[in-house]
Amino acid sequence: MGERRADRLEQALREAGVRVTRQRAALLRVIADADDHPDAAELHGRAVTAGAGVSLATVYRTLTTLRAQGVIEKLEFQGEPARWEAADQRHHDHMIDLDSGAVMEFTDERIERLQAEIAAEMGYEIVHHRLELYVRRR
Amino acid sequence: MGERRADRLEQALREAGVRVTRQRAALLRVIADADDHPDAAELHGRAVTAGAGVSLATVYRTLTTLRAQGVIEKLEFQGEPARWEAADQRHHDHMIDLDSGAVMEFTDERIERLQAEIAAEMGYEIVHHRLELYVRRR
DNA sequence: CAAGAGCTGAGAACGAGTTGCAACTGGAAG
DNA sequence: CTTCCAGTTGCAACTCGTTCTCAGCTCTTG
Repeated sequence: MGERRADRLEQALREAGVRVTRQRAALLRVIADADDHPDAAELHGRAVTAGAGVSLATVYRTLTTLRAQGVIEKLEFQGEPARWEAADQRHHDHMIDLDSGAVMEFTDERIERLQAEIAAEMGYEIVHHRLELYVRRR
Repeated sequence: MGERRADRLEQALREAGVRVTRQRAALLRVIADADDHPDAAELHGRAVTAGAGVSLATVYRTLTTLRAQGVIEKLEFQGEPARWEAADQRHHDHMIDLDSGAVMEFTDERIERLQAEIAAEMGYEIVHHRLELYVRRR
């Protein structure tokens, strides 16, 4: 599945001087294969199931490392444990279905533009933002 | 200062069948007086300084109760402990200065409208949303 | 003013995430 | 290929914000 992608990520890490260990490679694979938004425990479970011996502590350490490398992104929704997603995609915001827990992605250029405008008016520039819509089917 | 406001809130609670105890009254006062966004420990500190004997556990319990009554709102910014604000104000979003930690408020009708539009397009209605701009002075 | 539903304080428990430390590797240098 | 060691790992202990347990209060209502 996401082997190509994982290989690419490994390469990027090596070039950044980050050691690609058995555990890190396993996690890269799991993350590249995920099309949802798993939390640390879930990622750990998947890696272990895939036959990789990894401890949860290492999963956390690795996630921190990968984030510092800009390879993955951390999502912190209200109350729940943090979730993660590969970062090599277009920017997008999230919509959370309160009933099913499903997380959907969306973007809207107009909103992006308005945000920048508002910040600029107050003398700031946006470093990063977070927009989450908690919704219910109708 | 915020005595009028606190009295109004007390009244609302009583009417909702919630007992207004010494501790709760003290917290209502502290919250009505706050013009910033304090976390539980900070609120506890202020209440104690104001001469009220309150335990931290009760602060948490009371915050939960007040929130259920719609009297206050919980803000969960990235990583930090939750912060609280009185809810009897117009809706607004937040802008966080990454350098000073200052939290500013803003609203933009256009953004609100776009959000509703986007949700509607996907067959959802917004129950609640969260928009935070993490910014830096320029 | 008796009674019990509702509150409270103190501390133990919890859950996600982090850290200290001794035992291990990647992978660069020889 | 080996050697070597800074970078990693596993485990257990720890942190920190928050919640829970439970015995003892305290409001209200009858």
